[in-house]
Amino acid sequence: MAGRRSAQDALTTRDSILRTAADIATVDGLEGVTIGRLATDLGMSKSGVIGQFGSKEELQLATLERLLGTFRERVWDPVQHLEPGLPRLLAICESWADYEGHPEFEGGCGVAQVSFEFDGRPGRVHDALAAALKRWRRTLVADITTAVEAGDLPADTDPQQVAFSLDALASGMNTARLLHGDTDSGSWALAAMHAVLGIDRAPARS
Amino acid sequence: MAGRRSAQDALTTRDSILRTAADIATVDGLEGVTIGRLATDLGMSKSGVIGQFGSKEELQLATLERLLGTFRERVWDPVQHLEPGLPRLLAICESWADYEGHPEFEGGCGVAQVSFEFDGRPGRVHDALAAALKRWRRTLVADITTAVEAGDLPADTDPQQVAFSLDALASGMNTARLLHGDTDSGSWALAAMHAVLGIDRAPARS
DNA sequence: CCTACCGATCGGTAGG
DNA sequence: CCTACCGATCGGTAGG
Repeated sequence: MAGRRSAQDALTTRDSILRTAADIATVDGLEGVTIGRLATDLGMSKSGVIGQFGSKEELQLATLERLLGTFRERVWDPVQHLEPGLPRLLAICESWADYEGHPEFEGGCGVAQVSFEFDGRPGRVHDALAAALKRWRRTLVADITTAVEAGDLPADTDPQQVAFSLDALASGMNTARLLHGDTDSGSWALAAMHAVLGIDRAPARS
Repeated sequence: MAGRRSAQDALTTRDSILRTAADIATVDGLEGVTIGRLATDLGMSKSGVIGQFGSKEELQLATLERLLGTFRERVWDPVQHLEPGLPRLLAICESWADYEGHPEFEGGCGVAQVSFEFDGRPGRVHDALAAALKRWRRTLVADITTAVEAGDLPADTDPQQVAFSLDALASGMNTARLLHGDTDSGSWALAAMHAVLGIDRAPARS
């Protein structure tokens, strides 16, 4: 059983490492993902863990990719096919709020977690994160702009300002849930998103 | 010069340690505040650093108190005397946005940073943080409720929802500035705060 | 507040 | 992917 494994096995190993790493990162951050801890949790040797990636930084980058992939699967993929503009934008808000409210990982959305961890640090993790978030913001700005042009949002809407606000409100759900125990943060964030979009609240269902 | 110092000197030393610790924490988090790093930065011995606090956890708690104190000085103290309700609430939004836009520390607001770092972890730092943020949220909810009762905010306002939203928008400025290079995040956040309060935007000054 | 030290853990390598 | 290591750093203590 010992010794080198096939490329297929290596892929499975890599995947299980990254799944564990992602889980750890959402609670303790990407710096909390230590090689020794992964080895212990997975019943592997340290060299077996790091050998898959080469260095801690590569491991962090791969873990970040994993977190970004999960975000995309849960928030973007389900609504991507919808009509650009307000329809898709509203669907994004819903899937986003739903994701943060029912997170895949223990510590919530890893992207929000890592954003705060690496926003002020130099290095490749920071750069990869910034690039991914810039792409996401461009996506938001595009749909907001389309919605304004279609007359579905107020003409004086500032797309950058709205995109920033949606992002901030989504990120805040993490902390609200874990620090205040707020179970309603999903609907709170969604309501606030509608407010910054300049859309009337849905009628009360009581 | 060597040997024990007076109680006064010890206070000065403690203060300089905490100032450096607070600066580090806003960039690298409270876990990045290591005893060895503080000793090097301050030209002290490790035992000289930790001797002031007893343990890393006490050092983290003291650093958190420092960050909370700065937040209070910059956001709450300048507006505390104002009339409770909408007047003070709007002033809070402005000092809050101004603080996050012109932060005292390199990495921005330490409270937001530590919130994300410790929201999912157990321990005394988490508990102290949660207690302080709950107090802050109660302050916000009180002024929101007063404003609603005075008829200055819509009658169907949900104070908890609005308090959550203000918090999220303020926290988001950190990441926007450091990750996207947004220099307008202060005015963006303020505009979004007004939106979630259900207040019309100020007329454009162009 | 210093020197000198402790065991534990960090990221990482050699060699198989 | 393992064993066996490496130097560096971690939090912390003894003793002055």
